[in-house]
Amino acid sequence: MMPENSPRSEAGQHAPLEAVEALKALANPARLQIMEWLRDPHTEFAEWEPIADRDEVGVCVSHLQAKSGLAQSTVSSYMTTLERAGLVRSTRIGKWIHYRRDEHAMSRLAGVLHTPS
Amino acid sequence: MMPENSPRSEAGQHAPLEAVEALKALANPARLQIMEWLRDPHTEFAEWEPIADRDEVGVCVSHLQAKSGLAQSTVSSYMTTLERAGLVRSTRIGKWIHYRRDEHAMSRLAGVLHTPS
DNA sequence: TTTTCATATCGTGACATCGCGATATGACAA
DNA sequence: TTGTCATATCGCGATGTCACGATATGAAAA
Repeated sequence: MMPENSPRSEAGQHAPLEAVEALKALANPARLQIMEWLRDPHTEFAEWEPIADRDEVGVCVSHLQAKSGLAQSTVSSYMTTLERAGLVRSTRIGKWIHYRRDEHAMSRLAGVLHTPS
Repeated sequence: MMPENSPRSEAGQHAPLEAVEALKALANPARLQIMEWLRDPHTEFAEWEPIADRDEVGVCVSHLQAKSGLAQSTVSSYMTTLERAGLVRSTRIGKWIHYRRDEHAMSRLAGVLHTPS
């Protein structure tokens, strides 16, 4: 049974802080760009030798760094930001940590902005 | 013919700055909350007497201020931020400036995050 | 073990955002 | 014109983000 005098028990009405964190993570040109690259890593990173299947595990930090032109530390912390926001998942393969998009999370976030009628 | 040595002339690949501005505008709990209220202004602002048809012109700053509990200047500048980002449109009715969601803009932004397959 | 190399974390100055009170603007009323 | 009221802009200290170089971590190679 639901607690009787709980304020705003109308679930799903308030702006979720989780969504705000995800939007903050995307509200940066470099991070948004990386997220778009990770939509089709096989095509976008064709000029670098893949360490593992990019459609499965995504792209390693070195290749993200090479394509973006940003400092290594910058790319690393950006990917941490995106992962904390729940927008990417990481997989270690040998020495390389690979990041891939979480399509479900992106889809859910898009739904917060615009619920298709 | 395309200029031969122009860097990244692959159109439509880069993350649009327009989208980044919109995401920045939404990456704040109060502003995101306001955008959600403006999805159904008729219901959300039922306790305040409407100055005009809310489904048409949206909600005036006074009512947004009352519901949010923020300072008047804060709400005003937040709405300016959202309007500059192209996420709301404004209409003056008497002394009251009303803001309503731009659903097309929100839908387009959602599409940047997740293109439905 | 020591070295190498990919990635993460730390520390930084420059700059942006936050939310406010004070004040300006500008439409309407008197 | 003067006053009133809704909204916009200004100025502020506090806090957060930016992108970097330097350094730490930690896995694998030598």
